Amino acid sequence: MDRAAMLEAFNSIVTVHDARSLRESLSSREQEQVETTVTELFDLLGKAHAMEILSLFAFADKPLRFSEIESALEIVANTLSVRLQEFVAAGLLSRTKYDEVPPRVEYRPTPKAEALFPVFGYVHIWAIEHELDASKDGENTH
Amino acid sequence: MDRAAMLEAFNSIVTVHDARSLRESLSSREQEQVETTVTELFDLLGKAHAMEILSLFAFADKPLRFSEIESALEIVANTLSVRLQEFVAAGLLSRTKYDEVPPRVEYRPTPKAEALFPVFGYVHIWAIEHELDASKDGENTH
DNA sequence: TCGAAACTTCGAAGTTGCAAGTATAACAGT
DNA sequence: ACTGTTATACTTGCAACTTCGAAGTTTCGA
Repeated sequence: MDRAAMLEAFNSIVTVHDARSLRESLSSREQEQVETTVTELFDLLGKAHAMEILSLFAFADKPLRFSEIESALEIVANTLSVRLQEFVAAGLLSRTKYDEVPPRVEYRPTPKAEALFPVFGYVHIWAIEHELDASKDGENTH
Repeated sequence: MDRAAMLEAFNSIVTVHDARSLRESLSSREQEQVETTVTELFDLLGKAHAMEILSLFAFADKPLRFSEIESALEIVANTLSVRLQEFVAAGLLSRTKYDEVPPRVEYRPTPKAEALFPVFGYVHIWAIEHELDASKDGENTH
């Protein structure tokens, strides 16, 4: 499957329209819950480096240590520390501490986080076809 | 197609593995470009309310005005103003100003932004199956 | 003069970055 | 035996940047 086929498949299967009609089939109580969850997720992912971190896990296929993440991405320790705590609190990462010297701590994505990974795969594929720039067609006046 | 089938289809078609092998088929120059674009996108989407705004466009299916976005989401005017300018500069939204009284400005997603919309659809579907909370299985020690 | 829309502007509050420090225990040198 | 170094996974303190909240600006027709 080449990239065009992949984008096409992705697009045809999970359109916003599908998502909307699926959401509308829920009770209003469930709809509220979904809205809340989406908002919370966006709040979490909307913080500095949050998506870079999850994306790293998505492509890593193995548990990662604090120092591995720190050196793979350009994040200072305090921010990384806070982000990891938030992910653990949200149930997206699990933290395992090994009582060795020097200490070793491993973070690994939970199934809940893994269910989000296709998003990161898709974003990479999107980036093969697109760029972000101060480009054409920005402003019009009528 | 029900929600389980949709999640399954999405997962099987755009796995991180697919994305990685596709990326590895590129020249190193192209790979760098992809990395840069992904980083820029994450920087953009990682700012306050950025994903809420794009998600609103994804589900709206029509151009949106400044005041519509402002009242649909809890964003103060100055932040919204900056976010919209950034999206226009990035080529994700186009801005059309109608010289009427009172003035009217419409923002509409470009094809480049529309190509990202499946992500927002998927996130909503994910949110039907998952919640974010201070839950179980956070911390272990060995 | 008022109203409506799409913004700015300003100062306070919150978040992130940068640099340095902490705890632990093994290990190397003198 | 004692001192100093190394390594990891963090904290801490402060400066710089971002976002919020509220108020102000512009335009022009009613």
